[in-house]
Amino acid sequence: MLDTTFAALSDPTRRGILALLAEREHSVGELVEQFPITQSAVSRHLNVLEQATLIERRRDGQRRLCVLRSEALAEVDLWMERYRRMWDGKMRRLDKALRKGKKR
Amino acid sequence: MLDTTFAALSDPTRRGILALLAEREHSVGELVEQFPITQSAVSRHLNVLEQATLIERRRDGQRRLCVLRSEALAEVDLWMERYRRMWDGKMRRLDKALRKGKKR
DNA sequence: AGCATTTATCACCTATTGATCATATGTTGA
DNA sequence: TCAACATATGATCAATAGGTGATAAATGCT
Repeated sequence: MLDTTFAALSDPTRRGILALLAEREHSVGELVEQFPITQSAVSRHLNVLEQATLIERRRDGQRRLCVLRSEALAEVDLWMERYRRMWDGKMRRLDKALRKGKKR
Repeated sequence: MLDTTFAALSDPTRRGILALLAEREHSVGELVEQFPITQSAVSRHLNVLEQATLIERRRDGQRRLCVLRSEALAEVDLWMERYRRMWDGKMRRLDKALRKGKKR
């Protein structure tokens, strides 16, 4: 699953789509307007994102609305856990804070 | 840069290499032993990882040692920030803890 | 100097990706 | 039912990815 997720995230257009969907849901047409590629290409990108369970599409009349899903991103976050100790700062302090919080 | 990073992370062999390097540095030969592909293929994977600044290689006699670098992963972590609020629990509590900590 | 060891690179092959244009499918509303 | 709109899909293409075996290049050892 991480394979598909990372592959989906490796394209800047797809990350752009996710960024837009992070604000609010968009129809396919609205997304097409934001990128200098054809509707066809956008549709394929949406297929990739859906396949990676990074988005969901649902009908809304003749349009289809795209919504961000966070599970796959949460999985990436989990994968990164193992590496987090390698960069200092915020995360270290955060983890410390959490552990302290749990103890109480 | 994120393009390259995510693309590098999308391959399971490369993630496997990173996992090994997270424990300790390895020579190329040691890495080759761990995967069912040729030395040639591993060498290419290492090129990809190095290109993505996910690893560094340095000479050690006739061998070359591979070391994990965390900057690119930290960049991914930063990119994920925008999406973290979407899955509840740990992160939310952590952020709260941090904000409280800063206030004092 | 010459051979063994370790790693990188070359030439090659096949599969996948991201784009295009043209067309099909699904939905609304007159 | 039919025209218009919104989206998906098929055919095609060039570029890239990931694998292979053979060979080159760098270092160590005697």
